[in-house]
Amino acid sequence: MHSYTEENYIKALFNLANEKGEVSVNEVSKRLDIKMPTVNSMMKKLADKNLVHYESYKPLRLTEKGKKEAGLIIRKHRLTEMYLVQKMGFGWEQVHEIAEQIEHLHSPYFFEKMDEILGYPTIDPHGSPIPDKTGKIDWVHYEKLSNCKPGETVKLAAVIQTTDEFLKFLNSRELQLGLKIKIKAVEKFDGSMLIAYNKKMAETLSHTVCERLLVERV
Amino acid sequence: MHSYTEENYIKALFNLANEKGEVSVNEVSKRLDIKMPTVNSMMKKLADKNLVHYESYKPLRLTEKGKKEAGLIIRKHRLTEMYLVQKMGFGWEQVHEIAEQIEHLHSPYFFEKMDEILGYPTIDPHGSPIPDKTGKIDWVHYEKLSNCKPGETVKLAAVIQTTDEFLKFLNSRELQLGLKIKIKAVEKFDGSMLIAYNKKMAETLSHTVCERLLVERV
DNA sequence: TTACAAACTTAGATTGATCTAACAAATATT
DNA sequence: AATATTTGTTAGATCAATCTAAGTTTGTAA
Repeated sequence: MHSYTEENYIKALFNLANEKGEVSVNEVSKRLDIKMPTVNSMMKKLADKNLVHYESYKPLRLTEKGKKEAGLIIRKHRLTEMYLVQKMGFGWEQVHEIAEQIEHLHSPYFFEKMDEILGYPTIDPHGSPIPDKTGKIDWVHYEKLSNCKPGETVKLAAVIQTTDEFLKFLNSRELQLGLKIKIKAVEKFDGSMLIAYNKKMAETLSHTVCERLLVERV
Repeated sequence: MHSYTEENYIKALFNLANEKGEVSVNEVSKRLDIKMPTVNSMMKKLADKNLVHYESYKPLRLTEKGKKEAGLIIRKHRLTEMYLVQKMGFGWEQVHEIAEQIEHLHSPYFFEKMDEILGYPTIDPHGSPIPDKTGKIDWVHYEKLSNCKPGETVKLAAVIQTTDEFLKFLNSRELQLGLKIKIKAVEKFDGSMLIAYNKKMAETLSHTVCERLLVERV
């Protein structure tokens, strides 16, 4: 198996590829807070292990094997988050840190048991898909709330770029997954949206927030 | 905080001290499957951190600080074992390996939550005491079954030196904590015991087994 | 198109955790 | 008591993961 350290590089590579498309040494360096030369030599090491395609001065790419590994780690992370929220009563803003640690445990039984207890969930508490046992992710396409038009009614399906602060903000506005939202107006100059949900008839959300809320049209 | 590695040394030191009284470099070496020179230099390092009293050619002793650290790690281990058995449905023979990994997580919230969900348990699934939040252990004195006499009736309170094999053996004989056992006879030459419990009127347990079963007189 | 800045790479040092080989002390055996 | 065995220590090597300093390549801006 791979070391704790290697697993973190693989995961960073996977996440950055999904967020930004191309992945550079520099970005990995910033994401993991590890200096570039260290990242560089780790990339060569991972290339030796057939987890990364590495060519000097070219963008970094995970191999199929690397993607699978990443998927399996993310599976463990998201299953854990789901368990912590559903079975232990943690808030969705509390689980990331704990799951960051538990995802590195090597114990198939433990994760299988969680999966079973949860009833084989397909999404985590933030609406992100849980990869299957082979590490594959079922990418569902949701719309950003910020791309919706006034008059539309949508359902909150997932939240992305979920920092602690952001999730606490959502808590404070009673914004949770599954929520039905009616878009009342969109401000032209700053993209902020006026929405209605629950008993609230007029809440304003900034563009920054609306870009991080993924919705399904209903 | 201390590294995963250091935590394992501290725990080994603590456990060996309880099992055998004096702890030698050689014993730690065998227990952790790490060569003596490595253990030796780690002991010096732990001495620098005030966790171990180290003097050349003298037995190793944990400092008060070291004992407290050990207690806190063991607390995390035993709380985890209890959680795995009580809340996730694992068997008592399955939980050690998983707990060995989880005990090293650094997340007070996680362990506090388990403690709370379990209702602040004082023993783990094998009957061993769970240290309190300061790392202190409430040593309860139980008798070894092997020290009991024919005619006595006792209650199974704890099992020690619990290998996987041993626990599976206990499962196969339906021997579980809390069980009332009547001692019918003791063989002079090999110390094996003839006992009755549940509906079984005459089971024989070897001396080796009886030494690992701790009981309370009733 | 030359110059500059940003990104990337190489080289070499450091730290933690491990090892082997060789030597020293303590303990057990004859 | 002398010797042999076990246990403990020292010295020095290795490997993984990190760093800093210095040099290269790429791409952008004068």
